[in-house]
Amino acid sequence: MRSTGDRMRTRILEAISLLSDSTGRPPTNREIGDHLGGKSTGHIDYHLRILKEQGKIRHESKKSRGISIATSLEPEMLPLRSRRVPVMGTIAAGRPIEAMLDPDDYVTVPGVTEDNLFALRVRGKSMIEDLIDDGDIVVCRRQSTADNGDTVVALITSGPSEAGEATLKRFYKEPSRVRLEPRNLSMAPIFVNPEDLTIQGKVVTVIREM
Amino acid sequence: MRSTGDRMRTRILEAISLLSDSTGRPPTNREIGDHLGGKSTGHIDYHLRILKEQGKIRHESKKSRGISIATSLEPEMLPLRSRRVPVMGTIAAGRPIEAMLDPDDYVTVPGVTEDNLFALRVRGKSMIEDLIDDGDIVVCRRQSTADNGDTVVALITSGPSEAGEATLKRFYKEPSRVRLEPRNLSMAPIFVNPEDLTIQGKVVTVIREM
DNA sequence: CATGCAATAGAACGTCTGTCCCACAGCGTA
DNA sequence: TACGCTGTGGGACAGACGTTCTATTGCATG
Repeated sequence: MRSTGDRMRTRILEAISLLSDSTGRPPTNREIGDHLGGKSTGHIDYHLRILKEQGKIRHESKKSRGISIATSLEPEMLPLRSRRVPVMGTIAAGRPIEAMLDPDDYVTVPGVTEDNLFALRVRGKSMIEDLIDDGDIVVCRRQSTADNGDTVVALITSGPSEAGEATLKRFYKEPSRVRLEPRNLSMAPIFVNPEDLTIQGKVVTVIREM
Repeated sequence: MRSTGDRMRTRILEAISLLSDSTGRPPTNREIGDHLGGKSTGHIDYHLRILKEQGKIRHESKKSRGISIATSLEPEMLPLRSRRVPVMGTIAAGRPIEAMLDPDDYVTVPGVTEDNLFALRVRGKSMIEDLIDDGDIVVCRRQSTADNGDTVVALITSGPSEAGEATLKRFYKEPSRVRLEPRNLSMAPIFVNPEDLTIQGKVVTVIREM
């Protein structure tokens, strides 16, 4: 039978893990209590004592933040084919890529062995119907051509309004022009001459942190 | 020219790193001073202030053990900030998690340092309005409680039809019951007693390979 | 019903911790 | 010499922190 105290102790373990990860140091009794909705420090101390007896945590007496979760034996994870990829900046419909030369972050992309990848943080909702939201990160393979229906990062090199700008769009080749189509009902496709267009890459992965 | 203060600050940085690793938490000013041969707390505080101005450390004011070495932006450091996570199976509205004990794949999740993560491949379109599609991978933090509006992996332990099944839903606490809400106009929310429900985790990242 | 135990809140207390202040020494410079 | 800056020690102090104690509630069980 799982008692209410066991449930509380599970929540305390989760709080220790969460707070340790987010702050870089173990939490105090008060921080745990606050996180759990205003529990008293004595209450937390009571459960920490039991958790220590159960061997679930290490607890250094009288030291501030002297708790840590006992390391469980976890099977060594196998190496995985993955590549870290620079996040080169942000992209939006009708906006240039910013800071293209100075990656400000990296994401690790699973299951790829390719070197020619880069990532962009998406601004705006122009691709919302393809389930790409504002703030998402799109990982792209660097390539200069695209197939119909690919989601691409396209640089428009000349033209009436969008010159010099990079956009995230669906790519469709038409007989004498290229249609770049946003995926948002309130936005219209744009048409460009093939020679005014440089494909920079194609989206292969979407990552969203919630 | 490298001043004596710079040397002392280097020793302090090394002490922070060493003591953090050996104890699992950042040291106090006194612990640093003792480790360096009995320096005074004011002395350590003086150098910590300079190190913070130099951007070498983060320093959370007035918090005990509120120091941590600033994560360098060098690419070599960044793999430390990602975790490989087992994909435990698939999940769908009204279907149990399959192969929960036998991870069949791993994904590498950027920007997390937490151990208690797992991942599931989503089947079905029940969360399509939250931009979670069929085939996406959701990375979840293992936790037994949830806040209103969280997207959770919920196991329904008893009830008329969904018994023993795990679903991916939005979580809402109501006065005497819990509402688990899909994000698909064609699907209705389900209501369960809190005691019939086990929260398994909360979605923190969504990954889609195209 | 009485007893006992688990779970919880609240407060008190002593120690730990970060910060601040003062003093002083060494060193380069106006 | 006098001044200013850096590096160092020592101490005071307020607030943070862990621990302990008391009290209460609810729920088993005899």
